Amino acid sequence: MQDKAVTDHFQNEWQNLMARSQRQATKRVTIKDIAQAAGVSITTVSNVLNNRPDEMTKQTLERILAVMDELDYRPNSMARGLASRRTSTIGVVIAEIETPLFLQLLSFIEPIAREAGYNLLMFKAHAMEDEKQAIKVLAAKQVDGLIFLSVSQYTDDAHLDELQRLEIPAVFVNRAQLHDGFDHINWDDAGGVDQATEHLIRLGHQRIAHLRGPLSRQSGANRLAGYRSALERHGLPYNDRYVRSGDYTATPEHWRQSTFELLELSPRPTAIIASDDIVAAVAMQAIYQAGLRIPQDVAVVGFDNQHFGPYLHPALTTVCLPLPETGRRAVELVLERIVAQRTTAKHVKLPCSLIVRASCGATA
Amino acid sequence: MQDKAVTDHFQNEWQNLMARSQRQATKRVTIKDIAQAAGVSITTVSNVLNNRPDEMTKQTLERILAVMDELDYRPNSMARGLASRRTSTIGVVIAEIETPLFLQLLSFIEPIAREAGYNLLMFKAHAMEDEKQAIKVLAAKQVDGLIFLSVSQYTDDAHLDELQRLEIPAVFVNRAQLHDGFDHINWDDAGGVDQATEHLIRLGHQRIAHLRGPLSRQSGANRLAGYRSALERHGLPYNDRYVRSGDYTATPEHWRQSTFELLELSPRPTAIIASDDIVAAVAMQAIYQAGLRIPQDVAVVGFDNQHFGPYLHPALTTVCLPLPETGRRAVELVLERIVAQRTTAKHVKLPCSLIVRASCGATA
DNA sequence: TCGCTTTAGTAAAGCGCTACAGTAGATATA
DNA sequence: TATATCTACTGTAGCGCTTTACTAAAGCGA
Repeated sequence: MQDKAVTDHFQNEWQNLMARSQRQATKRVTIKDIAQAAGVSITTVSNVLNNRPDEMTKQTLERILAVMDELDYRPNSMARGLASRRTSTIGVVIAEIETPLFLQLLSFIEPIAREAGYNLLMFKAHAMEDEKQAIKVLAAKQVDGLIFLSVSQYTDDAHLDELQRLEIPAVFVNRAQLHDGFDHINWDDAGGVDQATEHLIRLGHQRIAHLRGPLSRQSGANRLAGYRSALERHGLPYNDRYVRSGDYTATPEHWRQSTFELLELSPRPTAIIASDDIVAAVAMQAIYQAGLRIPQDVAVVGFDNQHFGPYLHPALTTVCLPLPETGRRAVELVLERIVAQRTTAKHVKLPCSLIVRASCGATA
Repeated sequence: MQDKAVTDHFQNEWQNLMARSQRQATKRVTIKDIAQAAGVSITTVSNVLNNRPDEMTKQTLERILAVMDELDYRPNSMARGLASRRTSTIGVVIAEIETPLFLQLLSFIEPIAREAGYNLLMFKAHAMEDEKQAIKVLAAKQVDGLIFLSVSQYTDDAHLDELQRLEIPAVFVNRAQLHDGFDHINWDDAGGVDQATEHLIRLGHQRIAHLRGPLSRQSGANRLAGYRSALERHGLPYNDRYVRSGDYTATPEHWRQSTFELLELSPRPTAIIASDDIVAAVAMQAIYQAGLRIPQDVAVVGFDNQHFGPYLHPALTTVCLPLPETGRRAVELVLERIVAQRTTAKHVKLPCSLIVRASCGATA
């Protein structure tokens, strides 16, 4: 019995020792250690952390930097965040969509944000409910700002008041409704399709069809508008028969069928502008199935410039969204709010560009 | 002079008032406020925050919850992180690659992590240097764990010692080199291509070509191995002439040329297995350019199951990586380390599956 | 020399939590 | 009845920083 107790005692002792040494091993070096080692106060060290070199002599600065380097010091951002109420973190709320577009955009945003010293906290939202949750979670994480990448089909945005109340700067990318007080970046879809349509007209096409998305979505309505504006400008009639639509639940089969319908019209359209690259690819499948050639019989243009475009047969002419620029501007806008304390809302509209490949017949 | 002073005085007074009221307005409600309002100590409130309801009576719990709800309390995760040394944040380091594969994977990881109460801090790394930086930054952000999504071509992984030293759990997805002490998830590329090859053999193909990736990459070597193993098992000869390669700098033009070379062989191969879907798409372009039909003259199989596969003409048969499962397992592995304190390394190999569409000729 | 400003710092009060050591009172145990 | 154990808490140190207020010493013109 006694032996057992003794054994236990030593075992505990030993465990304590281990625990202590482990804690020692993993003990992080803090600002205090740096201050001590450099022979200055922690305030001075804090000043170098916060990039205020004119608060001290050059020697002091260099000594502190050297000590930091030597001790491999990493400031604890939790502590910084707690004390300063700034976290150098931006939340990105991404709507779940079929196309990898927004994820791609995310990959453009990250390096730009990082360069400015910010990190990205990601949140995938596929409904308004999720967006509400996103705000809640990301606010609790004390993000300095938010970027929303959305498919713009929410009607009730009451949950955004929360943002205003919490004074979290937010920028909305591709959101249909504009929200007072928030920054917005939208794409000139209409201009993009206008360019594409004009390009086809210049190539001699007179009967241009359009596979359009739902009008309830900004993109659907705007792309149709661009199609019409180009026709109009060039004195071509807008013909309902040449326009087929599908909503966001439309299956490939639906688009295939729509394309068949277009191809059976007489006179047959000589070109099809699809609402996006996937629809364009399906249309191409249908055109081949109908025994026709691309672009000789029917030219095809897509939208989104997805990465598979060049590898379709023939390579797809498409409208390109300015994703890198969008990412850059999104970060800029939110940082202007955070750092430069801008309070007036900005609305940025970015142009799309036409990427000409073989499917429109311009390059043989 | 006196008037000026008085004016100044009042102006200051007023500014102070404003400042105070503004601070009041934006003042966050803290655990202290909740404790006060509920008539308990902050420890008790902390206990409900940390999900320890058996430390108090049901009434107390409910009262606290009610007060929290009423005051719209949100715990400050910076403070929690500082005090507990846990942040409920996982860092995800994504290698930049051409395909949207890893970004897609990210979108699977996020909801699973969130469900477990974790958020994702994203970092895009395109080189070893960046990975080092990622570890530095994410460690400073005090992430509880790390997930690496990589293209597995690093030779010097010395910077990973850092992770070990900092005791940050990490799981590597698709990394060629295994690192002692870390968890790994790899895909059975070989098995996937083996299945695809076997499928073609079953369909009657005797001369199956392979457009392979670089052997320096795990995927290149493994996919080739799968191709060979299936041939061997079915008693078909492995023929060098039917295998063309390209490294990771290979252009579409290179693959197009390689496909032409394969098509000019006699006897001509009746099927081509491409190293990925993009290469498959290029091969399809080349087959059409050569005036041949798919799949009647040449069957084609891809790899990756990218989202455009169904929309190629004909729809592409391809090998599918288990992305959702990969995401789930990655989160699981890292949480086992964080929460369940697992210390032994695990290595998970996940199977690929064959997705049969029209391009292999199985479905007419 | 005096009085003022500037320079180069320091000291300490938090930020909002967690974690751990207590404790009062009720209940069970010998 | 005395003691141990349990329940339902409380009090507070401290996590690693930032920030505000303060100061000693040097510089400087008159």
